[in-house]
Amino acid sequence: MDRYEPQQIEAKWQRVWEDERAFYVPDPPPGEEPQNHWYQLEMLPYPSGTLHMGHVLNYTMGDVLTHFRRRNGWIVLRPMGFDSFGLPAENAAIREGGHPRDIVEGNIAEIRRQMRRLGWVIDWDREVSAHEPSYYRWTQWLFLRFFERGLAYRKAAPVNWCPNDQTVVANEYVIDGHCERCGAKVEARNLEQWFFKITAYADELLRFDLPPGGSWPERTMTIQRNWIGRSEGAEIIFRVEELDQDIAVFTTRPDTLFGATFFVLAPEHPLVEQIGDADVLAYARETAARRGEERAAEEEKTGVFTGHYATNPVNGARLPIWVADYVLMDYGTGAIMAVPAHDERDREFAERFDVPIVPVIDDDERLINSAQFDGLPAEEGKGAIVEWLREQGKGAHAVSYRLRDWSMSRQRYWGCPIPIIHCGECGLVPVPDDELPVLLPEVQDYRPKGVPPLASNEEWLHVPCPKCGGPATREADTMDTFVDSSWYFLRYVDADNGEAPFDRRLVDYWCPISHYIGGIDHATGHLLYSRFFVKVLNEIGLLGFREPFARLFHQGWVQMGGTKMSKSKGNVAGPDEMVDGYGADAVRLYILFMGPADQDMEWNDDGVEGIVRFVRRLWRVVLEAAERAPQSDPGDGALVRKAHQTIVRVTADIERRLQFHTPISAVMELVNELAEDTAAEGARFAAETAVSLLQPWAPHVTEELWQRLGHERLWEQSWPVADPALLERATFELVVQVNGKVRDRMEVPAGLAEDELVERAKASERVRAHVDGKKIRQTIVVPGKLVNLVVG
RNA sequence: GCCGGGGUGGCGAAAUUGGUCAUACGCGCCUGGCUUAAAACCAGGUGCCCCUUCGGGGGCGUCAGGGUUCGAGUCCCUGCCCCGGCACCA
Repeated sequence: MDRYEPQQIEAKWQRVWEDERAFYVPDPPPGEEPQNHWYQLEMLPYPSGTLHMGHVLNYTMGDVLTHFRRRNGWIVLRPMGFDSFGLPAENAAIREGGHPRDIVEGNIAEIRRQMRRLGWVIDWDREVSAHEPSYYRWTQWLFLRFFERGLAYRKAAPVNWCPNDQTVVANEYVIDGHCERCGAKVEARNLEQWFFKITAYADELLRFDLPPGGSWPERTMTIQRNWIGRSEGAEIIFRVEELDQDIAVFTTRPDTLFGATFFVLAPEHPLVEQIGDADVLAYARETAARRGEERAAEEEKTGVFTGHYATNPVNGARLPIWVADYVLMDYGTGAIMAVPAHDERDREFAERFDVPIVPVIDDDERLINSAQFDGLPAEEGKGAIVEWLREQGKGAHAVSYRLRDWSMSRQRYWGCPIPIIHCGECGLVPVPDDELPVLLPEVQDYRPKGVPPLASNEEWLHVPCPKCGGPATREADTMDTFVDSSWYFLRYVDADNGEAPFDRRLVDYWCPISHYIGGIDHATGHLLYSRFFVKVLNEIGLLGFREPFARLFHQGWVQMGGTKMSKSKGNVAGPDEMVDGYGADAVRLYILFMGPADQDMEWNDDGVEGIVRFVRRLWRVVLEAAERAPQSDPGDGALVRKAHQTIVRVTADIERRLQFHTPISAVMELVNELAEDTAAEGARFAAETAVSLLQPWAPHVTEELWQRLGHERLWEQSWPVADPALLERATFELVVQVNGKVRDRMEVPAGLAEDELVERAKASERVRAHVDGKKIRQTIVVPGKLVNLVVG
């Protein structure tokens, strides 16, 4: 018998699949659209390095599901691409020296090789990379559609500045006040930047109108909902008589309006400039500048009185106007009414600065000190006071969100150029569609300097205005790489289209994505941005759905030394040595066998020997059975029944429960049982079943064994189906309990009447030892399982 | 503080609607076989405690403490611990 030689077998079958183009998926011809299609996708890799075991987990899961679906009769699209623009790639290039394009393209070639070596099913005809002009041309084209609708706009606003990466960073990728990419502490800066108006979709993003059959982890929806942070309340107008001005505040507690005893402006509030004296202005400037700094939660609030007063619309009370650091300019209106009796922060401030505190809600949650509203339950009071304000023209019901618009321009080189021209006469002028793409210019020194590197290429920068022909300059910021990844899954469907980003018919056929796998770290970033994009593209008429991802699954982190593997942390284990040593099948099996796929795992290769042993045992036992067991009716012996049970377990675990490790255990059990006697009745059937069931996990060795069992093209065979008749047992093991404790077990025929079961139970000597001399108070019978005698 | 997810052998972990002495499968460990030897491979054993005439018998065990139930890893309550996310958002 041959030895198991994974390198040889794997190379052989990979060549066959490539030669046959076994996993390339044709698009449906117009008018003929089969129903059972499936779009399997995992988040695309950054080619800032090569693959590590985290990627191996992610893509192997997708691969198992792809094989499983295919063999269940589905047409499965499973493309791949590279998120090759942006900070990760550029920082890698700076680290390693060289041009980002060279680094990225070198890594892409290497990753493709790694992916082929692992035997993953990928339709390479649809590959896209964000940095290729054929792709980013359409990123720019889409940007212009957003711009036309006012959904991409420029404004000065407080933004997060990463001093290390020398660029603005989106809120979504500032973690604990630090840049998600490089870990540096971010600073607050007031800069003019490009934004996408994602806030216009806040309410819809809060709803998850998933396509039929869709499901998202509750956890992820909660994270997005918290991030969007919808608060319901009221906007209330306060009058500043001496300035003849109105200032609006947002509050979620209009019921406490009578308890407002002071009024606070954020340091950045425009009114501060008007009313502040020198001291106030100095305080405001200093505090605004300190914004980005990390502040301990227990740090004391600061503030300064402006000398002016605002009038409470509900009772005419004159409230001193303060400027304080605890009010944020970019939430609500940047001004608050302070109710120290019922707000912890206001109370802390009031106590520190000796401002009066007036309670307006009693222990019974009813309004007090609130004139005509006294006695109302607080909840009713909210509505009543808002209604009164509305009648007086002093306020209205309002909703506020924590979500901010998506800051998407970057002062960096390696990104998609923003197709806009700045003209002194005409303002912001879009580059005409037929002049796209605006190619990323070559620059001498692309490293970040705080000013956009693109601007250093003078020849590129200066262009005539497309509108008036006068002198103008190009926008020199580039796009956040998350713009690229907000629509890549649509481009896969129609990757070569030179006329449009994609064909609507094809996108509507394949999408929404049936099953998306990726890290939960993108819950408030990529996964939110992509939903926003799809909603906008739907409104433009480019596609016919409003949610991109039907089913979502998050794989756990593969960690090393307690932290997530990543190139920048240097704790990376790559698949290459493992594949060299054990073969791709063993690596695939091992990474999935390590534990539940949605749970974090600590990488170690201690247990890989066990998997290798298993694959070798499978090899030996199957070949033995192929030799010894006759090709005949498998019969209905124990081994055949075990095989049918295994079909049920593997199928249910992978299909319904998305468990990748327990099916491996199930097949191990079957192989162990087969190993006991490879000439037993049904041994050949058991061997074939084990090989067939394991194919999605270990496609090479199973294909080879399938061939040696005298068959062909396992990857195209339909998935095994269990015979219900062979799952039913003629007899079963009856468990007999006395007072809930198991006292005996006996093999009895299936289908006995309940009283017959009880009779047999009582006849047992071991049971009688615990029952005799006592009264049986109750008898519980679970048909097909057990009898429980309750004695007292 | 708020929200979410968890605590099962030495380790990774199983246990389809509460029902087969909980711990499948694998790792590790122990014993034996093969071998000059080692590795590899193969066979057997492996929760804790007590009793045993060596056939086996009994008790306790899923973070802790209560509860529901004939029966709880699974359901309910209280507490402890761990992991992740958010956090001056009015």
